[in-house]
This record gives sequence, structure tokens and C-alpha cells, in this order.
Amino acid sequence: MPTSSKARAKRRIAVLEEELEMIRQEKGGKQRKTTFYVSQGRAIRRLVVLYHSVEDMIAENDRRYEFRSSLESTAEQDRLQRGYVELTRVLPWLHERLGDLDQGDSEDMLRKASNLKKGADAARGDDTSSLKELVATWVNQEFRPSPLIKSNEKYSRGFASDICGMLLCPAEWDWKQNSVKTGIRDRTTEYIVSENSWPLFLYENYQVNSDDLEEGLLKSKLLVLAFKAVFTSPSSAREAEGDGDGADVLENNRRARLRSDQTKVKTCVASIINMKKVTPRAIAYVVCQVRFALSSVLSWRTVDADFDYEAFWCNIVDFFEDTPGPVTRRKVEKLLEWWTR
DNA sequence: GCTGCCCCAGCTTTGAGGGA
DNA sequence: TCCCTCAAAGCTGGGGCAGC
Repeated sequence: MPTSSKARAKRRIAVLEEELEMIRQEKGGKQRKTTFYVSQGRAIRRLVVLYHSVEDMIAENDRRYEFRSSLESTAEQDRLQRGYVELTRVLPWLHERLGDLDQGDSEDMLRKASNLKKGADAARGDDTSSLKELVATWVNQEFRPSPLIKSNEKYSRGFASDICGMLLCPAEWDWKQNSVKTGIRDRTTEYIVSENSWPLFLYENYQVNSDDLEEGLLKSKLLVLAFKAVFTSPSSAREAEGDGDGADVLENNRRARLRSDQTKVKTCVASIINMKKVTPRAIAYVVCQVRFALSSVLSWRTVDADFDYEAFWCNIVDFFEDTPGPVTRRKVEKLLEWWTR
């Protein structure tokens, strides 16, 4: 198919811009076979959306722009739009480049979106892999189960394991009761474990106040350790032992930035993806990763028996972002302060 | 030089689609 | 229904980089 000289020139400029970005990244170091868009994409699953695609968010933003006056939207569409806003915060260059697109650029943009997705999924896979081992270690240290959870396999996890079962059990049920334990394991209709219940591993000290299911929610040591492992480094999680809050989660980032114009310093994920504070979507990402690590499911998937991870991720995001009133809003803000303080 | 960490390349697994 | 092909997704070993 013939292409115009203008289109060819544009593509050439795009390629050169990409190469320039690469050179900026490398800063004279030995060349590494990575692309800018794959690298940028690594932040998407961690900070923006765990399951939806970049194209979905762009399409929702376009829809809102086109039908501004007669717009009605579902909760799903609102969540996508908030995702688009978050995406433009994480990848500030994206919105500008989308605005400059014309007909001839769409193929190029699709190729870039594909690379972003590649990076996004690769980062998710890396985190899944490292948390598989780390979560087993932390559970063994914290609860001393017998036999210990094996760090390199998952068959002994999930509801088959007493300790993983307890952590995965919906907080409103008492895992110690045999009827609950066997009901969940046999998947009887009274004990369906779905995304609509908060599992016990989300709670501070793994204890729940049955009169107030939001007390201590999303404050567990396991979550803080996992958050540190993902966004700073596994060793930072080991050093901190999960005490306190998420404060030092971002300390590495600050240190890295402080010296960014001087000597080269070791950077962490939070620094690489320019993460300045703990966000609801980052917490939701870590919650899903920990839930997956505690389960016996071998490879990443959306649905585990009756539990839908995508819906679970949406529930956590909505818990923070779609608050019904000012009182709930204040509660959520306090929780985020606890993470970021 | 050693260690820790990020992240990529390549291999393996999974699943969809089509033909016999 | 079974088998085959192919693409996508997932997993893992190791390269490269930075700190000590």
C-alpha cells in the first residue's frame, strides 16, 4: 500500500523520538534491549488498572468528550474514566500525544499501546512470581504452620491449607468452626467465597470486629510487607518487618530523587514509576497479588472458583474512589493518610 | 568482587479456532 | 470428539546496573 511522504516523515520522527527517549534512559551506559513504551507500561497494572486495557480507558474518555451534553454513565464507565485520569497522571506524555494524533498515526499508536500492555503484563508477572515466594516466607514467620508453606509451589496453599484458608476466609465467618471450614472446602451453597466479602488477611492483626467490618480493614502487616516488596524492594520489606504504616514505602523514592542530579543511586520501583504517594489503585493491586499468592491457583487468571479477581479489584477501588458520603470519604482519606504518612 | 534488584528474552503452558 | 496449529499469556533464568 502506498504511503504519503508526509506520513513516512511522521513515522520517522516518531522512531527518532523513541530512540531519543532510549538514549536519555541509558545516559551513556551500555545499550540495553528495552523499548521506552514497554518500560513505561510497567506502571499500568500496578497503579492504574489490573484488568482493563489502555484502549478501554481511551475509548471511555473519547466517549465522554464526544457526548458531553447527553452523557449518562455506569459505575464501570466512571471507574474507567477515573482510570484514564490516573493513566495521564502516571504517563503524562500520553494524553498530549493522543491529542496530536491524526488518521495516519493510529497504527503507530496501536503498536505503542501493544508495547505498553506488554510491559504492564510483564511487571504483573514479575510481582506474582516474587510474591509467591515472599508471601510463603512471611506466613511461615508469622504463623509457624506445620507443615510450613513451601515457597516454590502452590498446591499446599488455598483453602486446603489451614493457615492460608484462615487468611482467605471471609471476615464475617469463623474459620475455626469445622462447619465453616468444611463448607468452604466443599463449596456448599451456604459457604460460597466470593469477591463480595473482605478476606481476613486484609485486617489489622488478622482480627475483625463483627460490629464494624471496616475497623482495621486494609491495615494488615501482610499487605504492608507486600506493598513494600512491590514498590520499594523485597529487602525493604524484610528490614521493616511490616511495623507501622506505609511511610517508608516512599522514602526510597524521596532519597532517589534527592540525589537525582548528583551521583547515580539505586532506584526502586516507586521511583522508576514516579510514585509520590500511596494510591487506592496501588493498594488494590497489592491486595489482589497477596490474595493470589495465598491461593492454590498456579497461573494468573480472573476467576478462582467462585471468586472473581476483577470484581474484587473493582470493589477495593470503589471502596476508596466511589464513597457514598462525606463521612465515608473522611474515613477513606484517613486510611490513605495511614498508608502515606 | 559480591550482592540485591529490575526487567528482559526465551521457553513453556494454555486456550481458541478450524479441519477431519 | 479428537487432533493440530497458532497466538497469547505466564514463568523463569540470567543480564545489566547500582551500592557496598
